[in-house]
Amino acid sequence: MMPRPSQIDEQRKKLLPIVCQTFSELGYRRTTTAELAQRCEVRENILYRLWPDKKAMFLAAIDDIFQSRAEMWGQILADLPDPESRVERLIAYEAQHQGEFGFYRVIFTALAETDDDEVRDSLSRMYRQFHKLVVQQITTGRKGERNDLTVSDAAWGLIGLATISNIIVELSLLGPRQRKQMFASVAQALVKDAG
Amino acid sequence: MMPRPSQIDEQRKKLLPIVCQTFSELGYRRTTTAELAQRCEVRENILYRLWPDKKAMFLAAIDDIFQSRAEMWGQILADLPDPESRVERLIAYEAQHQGEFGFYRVIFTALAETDDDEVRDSLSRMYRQFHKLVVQQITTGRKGERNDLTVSDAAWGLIGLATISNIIVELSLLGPRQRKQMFASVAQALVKDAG
DNA sequence: GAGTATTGTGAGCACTCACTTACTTTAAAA
DNA sequence: TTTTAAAGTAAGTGAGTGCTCACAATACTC
Repeated sequence: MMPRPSQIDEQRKKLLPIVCQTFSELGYRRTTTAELAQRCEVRENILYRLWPDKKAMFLAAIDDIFQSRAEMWGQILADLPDPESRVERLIAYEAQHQGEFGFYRVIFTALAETDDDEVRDSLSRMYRQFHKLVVQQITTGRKGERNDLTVSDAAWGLIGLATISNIIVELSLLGPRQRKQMFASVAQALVKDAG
Repeated sequence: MMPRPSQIDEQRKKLLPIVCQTFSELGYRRTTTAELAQRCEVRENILYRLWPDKKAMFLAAIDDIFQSRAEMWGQILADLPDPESRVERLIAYEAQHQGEFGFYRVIFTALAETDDDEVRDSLSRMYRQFHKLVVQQITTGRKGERNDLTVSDAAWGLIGLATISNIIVELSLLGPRQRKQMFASVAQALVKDAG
């Protein structure tokens, strides 16, 4: 009675990285469904069997990109039992790998698209989680307490720093060396002052 | 012999604010030339007599928006002879008026469009000037010198802060009160540490 | 008033692109 | 082998959109 079982989930999983990569490279508008299909080596309407519309593909990509980044952080910190050096390690890593995965290109694209509530919500959720992670890392890597600048505020500051740092890369406003230097010293200042 | 003189320059000047407003509200892609024409209360092809293409309209808007903001700063600082309070005044102003003029929406839109060299250059020019202004303001409002964080780096930090602050507004990540608080304390920390 | 270039009108071209439809082929289950 | 739905193909639809064109009206100069 039952014919062949659906492999939709498997295929979704298989194609998602390609979809992510494409959106990261081209942004939302310039990523056409035709382009997507070509890169995935399927026909357009097959994509439409996996996701209801282009926006759903984009949302899936946003979620996946955030997941990957969170996992990346996990891996980086996995082999560091000492909580002291964690923040420094993350700062070093981010300073080094800024703008590599098109993370912020997707964010900028999404922000330019912000009037769509679903996109807005997805992005909002992502930033909140992101902020939470940063706060955790700052908090665990700390001993002496200070005042004035809360950890939460400092975390937003760091996220802002990461954002402008990506813009700096996109626009070649600073050379790589200067940018890393800038990132490190501003990040240090924020982390040091927080408490 | 000579027929009526051209008023192209005047009309460009007259319509530019409307063009700016539209791009700020809708971003680049969703701003259609039809929409632009409608808001300007002219026909599309008249816009095309004022600017060669849509991109030129966008570039004109970017420039004008930056000009306005620079002028705004000038006015705010004009009646403050005391250089000490200038940075604080600017911080207070920015914390208050964040996200009002669609400044950053235009930037995000433009960034999503970054593969276009002209847009890239225009944006790049704008950021450099912006950064220069911030550095000037930090420098003039300072007496005692400190180390570690250069004024230039701190200025990038402030611009990053302004950026994430706009994102926070767009996504309602914080309430207005919290956001202003956050902005003020991070900005203070950066300015205090710089030198 | 004559001549001229500007300003305004309205239609529409050429093209892109998200999404669909009608159909054939395939393969798993019974 | 037969049945049944999934997987794949190819073509197309319709809405949007940047941009143009042919032409009429206007108002300035001489």
